[in-house]
Amino acid sequence: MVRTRNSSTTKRATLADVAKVANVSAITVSRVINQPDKVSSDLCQRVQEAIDMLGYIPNQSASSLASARSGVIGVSIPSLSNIVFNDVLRGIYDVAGASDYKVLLVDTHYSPLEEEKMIRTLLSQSPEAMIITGGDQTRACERMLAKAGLPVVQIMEILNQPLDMNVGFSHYQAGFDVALKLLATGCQRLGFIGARMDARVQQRMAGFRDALQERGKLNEKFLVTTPEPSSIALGGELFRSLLSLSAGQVDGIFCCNDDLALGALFESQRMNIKVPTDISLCGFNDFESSAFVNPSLSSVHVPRYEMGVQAAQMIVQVLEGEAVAQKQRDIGFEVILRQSSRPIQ
Amino acid sequence: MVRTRNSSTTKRATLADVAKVANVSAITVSRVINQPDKVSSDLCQRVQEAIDMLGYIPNQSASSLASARSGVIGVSIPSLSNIVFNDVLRGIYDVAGASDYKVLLVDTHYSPLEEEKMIRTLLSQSPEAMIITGGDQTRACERMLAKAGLPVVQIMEILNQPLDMNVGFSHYQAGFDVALKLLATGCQRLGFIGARMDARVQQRMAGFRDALQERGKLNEKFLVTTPEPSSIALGGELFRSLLSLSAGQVDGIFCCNDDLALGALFESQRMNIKVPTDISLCGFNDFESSAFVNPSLSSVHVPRYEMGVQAAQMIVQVLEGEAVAQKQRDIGFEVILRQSSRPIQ
DNA sequence: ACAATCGATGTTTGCGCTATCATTTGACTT
DNA sequence: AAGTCAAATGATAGCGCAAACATCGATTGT
Repeated sequence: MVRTRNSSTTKRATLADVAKVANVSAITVSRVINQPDKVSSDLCQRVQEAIDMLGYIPNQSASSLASARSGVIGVSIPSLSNIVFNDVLRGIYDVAGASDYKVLLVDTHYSPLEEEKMIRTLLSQSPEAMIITGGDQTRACERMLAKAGLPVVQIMEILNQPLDMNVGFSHYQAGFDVALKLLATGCQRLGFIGARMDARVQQRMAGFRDALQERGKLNEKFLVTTPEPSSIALGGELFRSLLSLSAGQVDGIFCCNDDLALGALFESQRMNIKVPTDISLCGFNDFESSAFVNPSLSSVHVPRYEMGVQAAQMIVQVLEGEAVAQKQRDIGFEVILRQSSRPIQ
Repeated sequence: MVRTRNSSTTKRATLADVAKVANVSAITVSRVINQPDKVSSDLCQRVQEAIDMLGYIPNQSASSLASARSGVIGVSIPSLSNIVFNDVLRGIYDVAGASDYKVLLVDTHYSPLEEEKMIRTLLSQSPEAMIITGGDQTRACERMLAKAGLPVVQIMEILNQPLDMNVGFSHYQAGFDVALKLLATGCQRLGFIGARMDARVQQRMAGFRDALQERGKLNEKFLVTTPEPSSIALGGELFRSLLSLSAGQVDGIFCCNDDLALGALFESQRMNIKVPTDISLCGFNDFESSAFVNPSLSSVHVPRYEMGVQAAQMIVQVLEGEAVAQKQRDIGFEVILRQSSRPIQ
């Protein structure tokens, strides 16, 4: 049997192999790959041919070890199923990819303890920077990050004491504003349904609650929450719960996200409850479908993609040694009233 | 100023540092981390204390280099925005995480050339296995993968000539079955709207088309496609296009995914077209919302999470040296008829 | 014409870890 | 009691690469 070139049993080619074939030193091959302008064009070409011939692929572990640069940005999000993070990730990947950084992504399942474990894993990969979600890290986790001494961006919410950099918006203010808007449309008995109840959802609820209290419209019974993860199905259930708990008195509901809101809307249709005539609905996150359902769903729009982009840009800037304009950025939100709530009077 | 412990300027602790503190050799520390049962319990404890005291985090690059094991599984998907991949990823992450593998995820933007570049990047991280989407790799990409000689699972579709392992289902058969089912509900003039038109969407269309042709019900004018990415908005547009191109004759539409189908449904509501009385609709992917919209949307259910789980399990099995039962697995699909199509007569 | 300078290339070394092969100790066999 | 073996620990070397420094020839300035 003829020995075929580079079968899978052959060991992966190294810099030295390429160097031998091109008849140059290993460091020259390294330069061709990393700083081609430092090598004369004919040598560059000869080396490139050798690389192609051998199918050489650099060993990033060796490179990281020798240069103390991994080209990795660690990213930690609480959930892969929550599509809210898709847009953020897309922004991060777009910017990171354009600057040749790799992204190592972990999922913490909304648990600070798991987050601590995951961030330890990330740190063992020697990332050059980290993007993490929110501010609920454990003390140990904060210590690890501080000790690692790398740029960190906390995203999704504006924090009082960010570890380093921060891009997000005020969930409290968003909840507050929704309450005011719904009141302005004439709602008198507002309710809230919330699921998962992570820190950000709690802040939305707190803002909503405080606004109602300020206006003397707060009824604690109208706040229905569950630790279960959000889903459309759950939205329908919570909608029914709230209706029965309030004895059908509620005339407007702030749903902690659009999953719940869509579930509530679909359930209202099944129950023959008129939205917004009988009950107004407002969601949060402004999914694409929210603008298209009938009646279209009022929601809070958040520039998620932009948030990912900015977080990654801040990272890249710091890593390239540039100055970062603001270490904390509020990217804002917008309450969008559509057909599921009445017009402001 | 008092010198505080471990400021960010301090270098990261190494095995040797821990060894010195614990008064053992470096290799013992390594063993405590990687094979604790090979070390006596008192030493184990002493070393663990030193690790905690120094906040030692292993350098994975050095470990990979020395052991030729990275613990990384490379995953390549065509799009981060398409939420179809969320469920698959969740399955992969769940299984990989449980076996202490890290996932390195790249996005190819549906481009084989970008895929080639991304897979080169992945390979440079010395992954122990790869999970990639579909079978549209470039020749160069196939060569790289073959040369790397690692376990590869191609997911999302059943391939005629998989590179190695394969988990998916037949998109052709799914399209074919949808056509038969819609015909069985009494539709006479079936149309198709498709976006992005990647390999899998094309297969769905081909199956749909062939089924219609077999039954003598094919009208090429009723197949409307665009290379643009799918969205609910685009679904509405394509719905209108198809209606006008068919002069309103179409009485049933297979939409290449649920985004388009929801867009079509919402648009039909706005146009006062009755679904399913005037037109039947069937989507693909069976999003959660599809079961909840009114009328609920017929769709093709695919066990995506399960697909991710199986792909990762196959990988883990191979890496642990176990035998893999079947290298190719058809996980099937299910056409679910709901209110957006009439009952089968 | 000769030193000074610069660009192009090479040599050496070590990054932090683990594979491999000792070495030591003590328990157990015959 | 000598030999055998296994468990626990250590010493050494090398994984593949790039930083740091060294070398060499060519170009420049005066």
